[in-house]
Amino acid sequence: MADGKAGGTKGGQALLFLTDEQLRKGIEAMFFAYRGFTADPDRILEKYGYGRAHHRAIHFISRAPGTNVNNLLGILGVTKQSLNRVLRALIEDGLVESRVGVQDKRERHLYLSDSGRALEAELSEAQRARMRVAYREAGHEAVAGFRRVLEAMMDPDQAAYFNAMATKEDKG
Amino acid sequence: MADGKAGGTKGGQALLFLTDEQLRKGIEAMFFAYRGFTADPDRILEKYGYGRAHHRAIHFISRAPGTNVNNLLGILGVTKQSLNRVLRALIEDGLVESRVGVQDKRERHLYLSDSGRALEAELSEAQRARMRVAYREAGHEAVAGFRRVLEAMMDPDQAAYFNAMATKEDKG
DNA sequence: ACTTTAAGTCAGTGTTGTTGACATTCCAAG
DNA sequence: CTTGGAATGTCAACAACACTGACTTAAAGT
Repeated sequence: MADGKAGGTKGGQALLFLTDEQLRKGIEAMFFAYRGFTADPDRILEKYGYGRAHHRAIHFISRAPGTNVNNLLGILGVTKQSLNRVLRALIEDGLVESRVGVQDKRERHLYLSDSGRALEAELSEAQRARMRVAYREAGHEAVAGFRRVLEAMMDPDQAAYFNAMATKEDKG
Repeated sequence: MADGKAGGTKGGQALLFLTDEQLRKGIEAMFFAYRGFTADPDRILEKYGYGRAHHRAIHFISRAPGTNVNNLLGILGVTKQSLNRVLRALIEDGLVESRVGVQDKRERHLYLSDSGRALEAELSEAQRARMRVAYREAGHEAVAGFRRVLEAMMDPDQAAYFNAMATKEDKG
């Protein structure tokens, strides 16, 4: 029956009876929530003629300034050619700076310019606002559970990236 | 400061201090988790030459057999032209049946065929399997919190759809 | 009869992903 | 030092899928 041991009895969960209906409900919740999650940034990006791909690039460059293209490829999980188109647009528009590496001149290190930081702030604030409201509505314990389930849903290597970026102040 | 009143003290949450870093972490968790969430179905769909759009159509037709096109448009949030392309392929391949309405002959009611149900089962089981593992790892209370945050993150009309479809056995 | 609604179609466009070919740089073996 | 392979990034062409806009067909509703 594959449910012999329902986890290590970590929290207070006894068995966890999960009907297909409950699981399906979780699947649909992810679908609808993700749409809400991207709705606000999408509206902002449209004003500037950008798409979600640009947002992702901006987000992770902001998160790890000076990162190189290869690194970003690993995080974003797209092909280098696909990322390049996005990056080229952002560089041409002056939102991102690409500096040739000092030690290894093959590498390009990526930074946000002032205007890049401005857009990042606008996007980020919209998304954080929604997240903040959702967190407040759901409550403190719900937030912890939310994070725990999401992390368990990631592929292992994605989870590794996720946790690698945690080592700042979060960590708890 | 905008944080004067931290919600209506609904559950047991006292204040909820949310740093930007914590919110950002939640944003990234959504990003990585959603990728994991879609990874398994994507692999299956590729075998049949379908994409995520086909999956979504199949899912909601399975969920509400006999639904009409307009209804599906509302749920999926895409244009009629976009859905039509997908639907046409599924009908031609014999996965979906389109029956003219009895009361209103303008409407087309959509049903999965046997082979449609088979693919739905394959996709659904892959996704449920991941969800099941994540739920087990995270624990019972985490699941409740997960669901609560996701629901609070939806746009109101999306949440309405979501809850309208809940009225079967879930409801708790 | 006239208007509205449901569904489907045709044409054009844009974003985002893909593969393939290519340039540059580094590094290590000869 | 030179040469060849590996790594990094760029350019070009193509496919999938979403969007807008204009239109057709059929069936209701008034």
